[in-house]
Amino acid sequence: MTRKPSTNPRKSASQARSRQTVDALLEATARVLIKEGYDKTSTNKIATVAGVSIGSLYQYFPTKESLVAAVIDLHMHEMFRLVREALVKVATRPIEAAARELVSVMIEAHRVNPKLHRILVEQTPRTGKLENVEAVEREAYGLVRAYLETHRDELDVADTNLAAFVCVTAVEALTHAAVVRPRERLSDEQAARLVDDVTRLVTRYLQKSPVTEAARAPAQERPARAQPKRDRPREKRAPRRPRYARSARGSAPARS
Amino acid sequence: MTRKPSTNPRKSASQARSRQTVDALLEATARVLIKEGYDKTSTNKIATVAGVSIGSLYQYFPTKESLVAAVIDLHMHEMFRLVREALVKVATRPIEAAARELVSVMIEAHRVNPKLHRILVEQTPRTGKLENVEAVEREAYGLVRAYLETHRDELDVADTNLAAFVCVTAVEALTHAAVVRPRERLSDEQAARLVDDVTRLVTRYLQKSPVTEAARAPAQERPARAQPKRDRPREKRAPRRPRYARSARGSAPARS
DNA sequence: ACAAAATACAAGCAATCGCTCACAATAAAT
DNA sequence: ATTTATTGTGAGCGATTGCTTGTATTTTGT
Repeated sequence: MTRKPSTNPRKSASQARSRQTVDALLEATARVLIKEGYDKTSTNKIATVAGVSIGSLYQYFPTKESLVAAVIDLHMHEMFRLVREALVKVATRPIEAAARELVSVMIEAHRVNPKLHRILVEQTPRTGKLENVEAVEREAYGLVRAYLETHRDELDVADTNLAAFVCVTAVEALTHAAVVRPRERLSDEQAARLVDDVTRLVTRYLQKSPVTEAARAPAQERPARAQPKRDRPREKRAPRRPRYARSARGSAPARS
Repeated sequence: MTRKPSTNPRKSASQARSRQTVDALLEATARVLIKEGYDKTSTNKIATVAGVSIGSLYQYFPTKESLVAAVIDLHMHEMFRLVREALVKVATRPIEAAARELVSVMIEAHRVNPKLHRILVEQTPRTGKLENVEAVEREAYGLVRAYLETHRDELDVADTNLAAFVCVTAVEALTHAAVVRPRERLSDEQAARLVDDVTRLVTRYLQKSPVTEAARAPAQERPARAQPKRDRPREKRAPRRPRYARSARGSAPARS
């Protein structure tokens, strides 16, 4: 109501055709990002590709970053929808089946516009406002944690937080690397083998294993988790040298 | 000898003091990158921080990218040195011990200038010339694969390539996430628990396990791996919609 | 039909960027 | 001491960037 002097989403906008403009801008942003990369993506270029004038662009998006942020938001939600649905679906299934299904879905989710996903993920940090992304991540963690806690009897997890972190991070990294980064596009056969192995990875990690069982906590088995603080352990690892190293050779080969 | 009319790294340089200049430039580049992020890092700023004139900068580094590439090179080699040494050291040890040691070393390696590491990793792709990084990665893969093949009798890996991929990717992602990304700096206690769990993750993934053993390949057990092609499986997953989605709400919240 | 509000347009500004070039200062060679 | 590489300097060019502003066009309300 009161004036927002300059920046900010100029108008929340959307009366009739303005929606089309906004859509065109988002579409164009995604396309330019894919084609040019983040650096070379300029607001002018986006406006041109969208078939919209610069002025219109700034009517709805106060900054270039806000434009990218909106695309990230859209894309992440689209991906996460698949994952959430899958998570709900497998909530009552045993680990092996659940893991397999989730890994498959993760791959599928990464296959929705992999190029865009790559650029967004690799350049997300500078957009600052990755709050939305973090919120999505948090929700994912929550769901996985919930699953782990529900299935505690068939699992062997001391700390569901840590376990969720390990599982989510590992699966995300593996599917991302396999789908987005690969030298050649991965075939269906490769995908199948990947699903097998990642499933095995998380399943074995979580499952009770009579073999390794005893080797973990030497003398206690109460499920009580300790308070976060209390009892900071003894040794310091290394003196840590956070500074940058000296030593340096001459210049480097130029770009193409 | 003959004149280089204009651009290009003027000379590979290094007669006496020029080395100092180059070092100062690399140091400054790292510092500015950390402080400002890639985008806001300009050659002018680097030169100023290095206490060197712009002209001198361009005498040794033909482009901004070449400067960043050199820093990446340095940093990656520094990190990878630790990992390679560890890999050699544990070459003959059994998986559990080897895995534990390697995970610890990975964490330590990530603790060398985490901020720089984060920025470099997250912005590596645009620098184009990540050939060196890829070479380093390849060497890491090779060493891990070699380990897996040496220890095949105590392991259960059908495809050492895939197994190496899974292990390297998972461990890298987990240590990276834990060291570089965490909300709060991770305590020594947390680090210890992380080492435990990541060790468990890869160990169980690789080990023979009487429990799960039969559940994998239904009716065959020859270690023969199939030819890459041949026998593309039956079903297609989804029609795939690689394009960007329509649907879009209005604008997004601005930055702070 | 007409005024007001919403939406679209594009010329162009101020700032910044990567980078060049003509030259000065230093070190090595003679 | 004089020549000759090598190394260091910084004003400033040309291009581009994100963004503003003033105006034109369309839609809506009456």
